[in-house]
Amino acid sequence: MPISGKSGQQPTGSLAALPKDLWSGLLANAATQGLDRLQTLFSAGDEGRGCYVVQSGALKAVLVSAEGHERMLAVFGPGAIVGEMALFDDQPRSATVIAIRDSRLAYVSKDVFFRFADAHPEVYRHTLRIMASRLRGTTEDALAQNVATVASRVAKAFLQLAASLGEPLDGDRRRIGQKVTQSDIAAMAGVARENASRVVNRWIRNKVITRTGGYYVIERRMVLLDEAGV
Amino acid sequence: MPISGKSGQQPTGSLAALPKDLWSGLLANAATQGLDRLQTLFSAGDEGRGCYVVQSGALKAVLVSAEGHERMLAVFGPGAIVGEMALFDDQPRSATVIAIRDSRLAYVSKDVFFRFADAHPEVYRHTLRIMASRLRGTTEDALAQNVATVASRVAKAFLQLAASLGEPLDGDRRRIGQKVTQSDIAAMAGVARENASRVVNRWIRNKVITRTGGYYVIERRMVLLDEAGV
DNA sequence: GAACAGTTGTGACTAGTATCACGTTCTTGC
DNA sequence: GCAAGAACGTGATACTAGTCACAACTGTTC
Repeated sequence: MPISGKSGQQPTGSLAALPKDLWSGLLANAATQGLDRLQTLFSAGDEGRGCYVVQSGALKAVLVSAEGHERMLAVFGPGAIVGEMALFDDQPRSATVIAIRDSRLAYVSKDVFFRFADAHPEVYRHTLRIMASRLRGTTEDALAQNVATVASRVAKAFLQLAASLGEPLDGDRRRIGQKVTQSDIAAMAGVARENASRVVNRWIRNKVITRTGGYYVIERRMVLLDEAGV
Repeated sequence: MPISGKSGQQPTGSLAALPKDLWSGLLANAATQGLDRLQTLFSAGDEGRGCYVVQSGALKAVLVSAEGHERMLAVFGPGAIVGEMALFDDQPRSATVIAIRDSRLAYVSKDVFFRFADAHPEVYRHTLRIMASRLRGTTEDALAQNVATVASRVAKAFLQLAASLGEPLDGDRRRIGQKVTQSDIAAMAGVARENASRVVNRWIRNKVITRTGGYYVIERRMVLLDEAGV
């Protein structure tokens, strides 16, 4: 599991907090499934009766608005849990999830989850904790939306990428272990690609981030945190 | 419980879905507490070790940004559960909750909740369902923020008010059973009061909504749904 | 019913961001 | 290495929504 547990912020929806023994018990007999880059795991509107745990690779959750704008909601790295909301209500999938590199996932069905959780109530508590922290996150950026300048949203997108796909380097430098285009960043931040570009370049000029061959490195995380207005 | 269960959308965070017997078991020995209009139940940042169930009255959850802008997140009517996140993680309260009319609440402590839930795992499942639907809601309007025209956000605010505080009239007309100022609406929608005013007046002119003595009635819900872009 | 505070309506101005347009640089497959 | 397509950088423009200013209206109190 290359994703550091030290990052202040867990990747959205990570079940990493589940104690090892519970975790492995839950996945003991799980079927796994491979997915090639750009293949779709499921689409918004699909029926969903279970969730997935990312074992390797990376995926993104996206929503497409009526006008055809693609908004990226989250990136999932190894250890993240995907599509868990379908376990708890019977609503269709709320987003589309697509592999951004070849990936392998374990499948946990509703039945398996609840059978296991009924036997181990700690699982319920941990899951509730995870949902609560997610909810806290969305509440926070509900507020942030008001302050939402392009720079702060792009900064948030970078921090999120670093949390999901970041590989720590020396100091608190972090490399985003995945090619990411400015369109991707713009889609995560929910801003126009052109404006994301302007901000990114400003930061590159100021050495806040660097880019080599499509890979970004966050050089001065503090500045991003500051710009994000956290 | 004047709030109709027929509304398509449950008031945010309602525990109304809890089967009666469980519900009453959980509240059997709960202490209750009265709160006058404009009194604060708790403030963002407070320690919180339990949650409340609204028995009568109405409350609002608000966040105040650094610049002093007040953003209203939700309105709670009878049956709603408030501050439940504190049950699951140990973070401080994420919002401030204030009574908008004289209210009475039952208090459920962490201990009581977990003791009860361990004995009745259905409670866990229901709670997870509630959290999931909340999360779905916040995720949706995180996206909506992008498409966010003033009109769509104000329309959403009205629909939310109708869901939390609405009293059904004939047809699908709905009366918001509570005096609401345009500042309140603007705070819910996260827009400037002046701009909310312009939209509201357009709708009043088009008979989409009416206002008599501070009380709004939604006359043509379809139009609002449409404006909200749902 | 006069005075006052709170609320609402509306115009003028401004700031921030999406959009458009187009040239430049980088990647990739052959 | 070269050609074609993607991705990127940047200026000009248009539009949306926040802000300011102030008048009109409403309801409440003495």
